Amino acid sequence: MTTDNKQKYLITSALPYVNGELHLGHLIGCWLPSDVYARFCRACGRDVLYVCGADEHGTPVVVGAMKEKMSPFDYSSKYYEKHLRAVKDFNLSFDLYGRTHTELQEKLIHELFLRLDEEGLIEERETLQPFSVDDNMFLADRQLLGTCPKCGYENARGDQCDKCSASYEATELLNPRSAISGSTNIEMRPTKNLFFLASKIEDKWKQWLETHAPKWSKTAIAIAQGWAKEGLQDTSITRDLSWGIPVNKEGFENKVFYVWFDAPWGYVSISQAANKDWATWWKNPDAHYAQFMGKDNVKFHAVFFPEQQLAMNDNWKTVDMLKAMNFLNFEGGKFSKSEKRGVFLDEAVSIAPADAWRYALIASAPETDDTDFTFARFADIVNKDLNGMLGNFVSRVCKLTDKNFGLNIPNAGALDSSLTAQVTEKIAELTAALDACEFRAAIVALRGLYAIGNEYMTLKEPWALVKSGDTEQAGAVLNECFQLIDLYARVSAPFIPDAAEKIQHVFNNAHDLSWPKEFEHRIQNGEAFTVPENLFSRIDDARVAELTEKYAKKEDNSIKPVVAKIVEVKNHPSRDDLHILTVDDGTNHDLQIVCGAPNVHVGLVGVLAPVGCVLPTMKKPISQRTVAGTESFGMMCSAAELGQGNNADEIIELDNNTEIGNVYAK
RNA sequence: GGGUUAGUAGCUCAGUUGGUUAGAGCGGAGCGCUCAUAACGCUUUGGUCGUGGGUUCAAGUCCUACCUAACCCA
Repeated sequence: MTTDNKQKYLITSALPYVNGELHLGHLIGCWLPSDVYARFCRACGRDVLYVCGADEHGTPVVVGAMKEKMSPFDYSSKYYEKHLRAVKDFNLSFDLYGRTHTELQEKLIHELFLRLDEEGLIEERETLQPFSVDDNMFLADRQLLGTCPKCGYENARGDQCDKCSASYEATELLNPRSAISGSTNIEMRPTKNLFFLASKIEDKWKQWLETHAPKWSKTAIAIAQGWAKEGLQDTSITRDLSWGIPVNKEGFENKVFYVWFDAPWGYVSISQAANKDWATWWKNPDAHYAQFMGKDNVKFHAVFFPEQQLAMNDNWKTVDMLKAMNFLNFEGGKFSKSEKRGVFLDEAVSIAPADAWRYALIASAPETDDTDFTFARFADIVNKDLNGMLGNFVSRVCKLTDKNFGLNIPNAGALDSSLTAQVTEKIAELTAALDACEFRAAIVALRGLYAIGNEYMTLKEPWALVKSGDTEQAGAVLNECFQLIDLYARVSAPFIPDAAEKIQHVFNNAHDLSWPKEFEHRIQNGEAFTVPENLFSRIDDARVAELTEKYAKKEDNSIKPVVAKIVEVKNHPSRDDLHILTVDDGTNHDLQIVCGAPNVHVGLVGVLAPVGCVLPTMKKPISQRTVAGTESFGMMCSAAELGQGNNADEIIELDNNTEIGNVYAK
């Protein structure tokens, strides 16, 4: 309820993992929407506790730390510092951006574990785990590498092959080796782990889901209901690792809790560290709790976390609004630091101001499906909405007024009821969208408000009124425009806080940025104002091209036809119309190729389509295959096959001096 | 392999419980205005709604199979 000033709002943004650089996808995936929502709630006068932090535990941190020859804590701290910088750069208004490797967290997890144990929901079970003798440790799934039993990929993970996406048991993996030392001395050994008996509280959770899920976002509901159908599985909550929260149970001294057992509770321990009366949110059934996360995290927030909360019977506040975002792609592909594809948060603000990112990303938030970020679109949004509609409106109003009336607000005339009605309707739309956490819809309403100002100017033509001598009427129009500027500062603030502050200071006596319920006229006749610097600047086509070139350079990994020379021609043993060629493609490996063209001869320089090459005339890549009983590793191309002309019978003959091995470009 | 979600104008997306000529923004084209950051306003262009079946008086909207993409699970 927007009107309820005292209502407590708990807002959490999924804790980003400390392994790897953060990019625009992380920003729009949970940080930005949650921040806009938190700022909106505060502006409405709600009592907000808004936390996030770094998720520091888990095996990838151990593996990453070893690679960089650091302790897990130093490694984690390195990334935590990067997170903090990004939080500051993008004006994220967390009460605290904390971390999970803290004493508070450990104390909390220990208490919670004892509670679950008391409730009879913890059980000891023995399982077989891969053990690296040389590393003297058990290996988690990601720490075990080997050859995929299905496709032969050599860097397949312990439980799944990244290449063919097959999955299997760790025991099926061929040539298993440790990702840590590379040692192949791997054995399956029994180990004891503690299991959380989720199956015992399935009914309670299902009941809870029925009353809570209907308010969530669509993606979240679907995923949770999928789990409800399948039933809750008992899950192992301990791991044979040295990095994490140590298990406080006899016989488990060398183990830690599974990262997903402790991570969600990081919201609580960070709340405890935030210097607020945390329990008035977390133990308050009347509070409203909104969670923001990427779609890959839904299971943990809709199932894993609440089932623990419910199991404890300690009145924990469970999620009311679960907002799951889809993923952001970048110029047609995934973000990849190693391939230098994408904008990462350490350099984003050097490309454009935080507000530009905030607005443009929210405007194209991946709410219903994965969304592709492009600089062209980014520039369109910044140029049109921020620069053209908002920035330019403030500028034209201030300058026209200054020129004709000086630096004081002209007197108001009769209230323009049609304008007021229009504006109030849009405010209601915007407020409803934000309350429902529908961010694209919110931006649509927001830009609708910006549009009203410009339309009003064109309709009333205050410059023409001045020229015709009707200064009173011109002043009245401009007065309305200043009321709109004041409104724009308020409604824009959750989205673009820096610009909102600048707009706020157009008026020498800055007015507060509380959330408006209707079109209020707060600006008094004669109030002093200042003509501001331009609020935003354009991103022109040249800049878009430059940025695309720098950050979205497509690494073309496709296999292309190459220039190759026939070094040997043999007749096919069983087919008169075929020849078996030996072809030099410029590498040191001569290739055997079966060819049916009549014009083959030793010394011919032609075009080879290697295995994996996709010719313009074909849909599927050339495969390594057996032609009439003979292996063929590619194809010598005719002009027609390369999409050049009609000659499909003979293979292309190039000049004998053409350099072998080069990509055939034409 | 199983589950879920998505596939609608050049681009990004809306399309309520199936119901008259499928909507919006951007881009393109044209006009207007000149207060303003070559900005703003108005008009206009453009879609066999992934594919094939099916249900219905009526389907973008329901059912089914398939294709493509993503996520989760095995």
